[in-house]
Amino acid sequence: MLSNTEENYLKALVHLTIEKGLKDAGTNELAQLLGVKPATATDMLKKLKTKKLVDYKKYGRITITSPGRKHAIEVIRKHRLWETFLFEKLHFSWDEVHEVAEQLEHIQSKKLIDELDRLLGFPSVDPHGEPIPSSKGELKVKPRITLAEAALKTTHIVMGVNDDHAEFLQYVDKVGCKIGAKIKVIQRHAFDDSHELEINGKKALVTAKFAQQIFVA
Amino acid sequence: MLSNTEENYLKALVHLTIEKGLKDAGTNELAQLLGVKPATATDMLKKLKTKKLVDYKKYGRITITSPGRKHAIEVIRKHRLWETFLFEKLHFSWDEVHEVAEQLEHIQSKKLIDELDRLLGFPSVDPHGEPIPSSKGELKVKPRITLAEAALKTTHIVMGVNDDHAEFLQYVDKVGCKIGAKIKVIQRHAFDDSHELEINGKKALVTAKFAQQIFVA
DNA sequence: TTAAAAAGTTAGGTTAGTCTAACTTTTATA
DNA sequence: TATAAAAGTTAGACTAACCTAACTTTTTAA
Ligand SMILES: [Mn+2]
Ligand SMILES: [Mn+2]
Ligand SMILES: [Mn+2]
Ligand SMILES: [Mn+2]
Repeated sequence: MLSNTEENYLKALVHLTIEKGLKDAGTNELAQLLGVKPATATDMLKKLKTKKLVDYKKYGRITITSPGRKHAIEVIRKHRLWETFLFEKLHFSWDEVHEVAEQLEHIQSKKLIDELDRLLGFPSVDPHGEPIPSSKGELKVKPRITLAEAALKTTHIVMGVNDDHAEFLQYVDKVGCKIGAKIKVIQRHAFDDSHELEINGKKALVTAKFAQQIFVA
Repeated sequence: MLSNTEENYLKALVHLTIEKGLKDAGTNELAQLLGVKPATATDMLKKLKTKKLVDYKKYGRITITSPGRKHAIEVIRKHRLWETFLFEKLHFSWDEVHEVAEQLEHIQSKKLIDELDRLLGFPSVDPHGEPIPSSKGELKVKPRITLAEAALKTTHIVMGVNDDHAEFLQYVDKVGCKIGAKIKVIQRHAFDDSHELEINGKKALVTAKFAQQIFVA
């Protein structure tokens, strides 16, 4: 049985590697994502190594092992199913679900998760458009196009976002950039990398940083 | 913000006092209910005292303060709402709900609990017949008659049980003593205090220890 | 090709929650 | 009412997860 903390480290490693198409991660970026100091991450990495959940050597890069990945994906599955439950059944908005799901993802009960999946009708994506791993532990990682790299003057559909923070999501709402919205990049300004958009017919101007967090198809 | 452990101590104190109609509790019984050693409970009691959640002096009896009671009742409310959710919406049996609710009761989100209450139709009792505290923090403690003290040869209705453990509940199921069942004590044997019962027309023999855990009306 | 910057580790310390073993206080009972 | 039993506390130790400060290794780039 892994502690909540150990689960959070494994989950962060999957976010930093598999979900980005990369094969390894560094101590500092891991620590930053978890909101701890690098020294703390080093300690935990030693522990996860003795448990054979990561591959790692001193001053080297971190890779997750197959058992480590399996466990992390189960936690991600729980997180995204809970987010979907909160959104679909309990009237939560998409910017409220993440914080509570961070707690719920650590509840230990196979039956609970299987039944939740059934209650929700076996959903494939969460309220942010992120794929929900299957009960067999399969996580789809389709290469995704962000608004920052989308072709100009072509209509795209908003498929998801790459940031779970409430503040960001509220801003996305305000811009009108909901999942399913029709979106077109009218122009990119070389001067400051800002993007002129048309969303469901309305004009909007956003930064490159914003555009990089929106997935489209 | 209280830790899960602190919440568990406060909840245990309410179970040992208010729910039994008693005004104070002892260190040893508290420790036993929580599955820790008395020395551990002493340490925690000192901490809860500095936080003004219990009243307590060395070698004396423990009482819970008003803020302590309020917090404990919120946790009990969450526990019983989650048990009801698992039972009503997720196909859990009454002997499976407690273990998972022990984890879920510590999730911090007012909205989550209010919405869960609504989803369930504002239930007043959990799957074991225990009262669910109201959102205002009111916990009904109606004096309850156990099967061990019920009048002979009179039909009663099973209202609840006083033990959440799976093993006990499975035994209760086997005896056929579900909530709502019609039950009659045919005879008590002075020799070993065993009880001859008639449950929904069927005969059964149970011990005094068993009879003390069944609430009837 | 070396020095500075970045990345990562170690040593030593803290807090929460637990334990055992030895001790003290209170209560029960002979 | 003295003593034994029960109840409760203290001291010292351990683990998990965190920190800061100082150190080492690796990478970058002048
Ligand atoms: Mn999330
Ligand atoms: Mn999500
Ligand atoms: Mn319970
Ligand atoms: Mn219950």
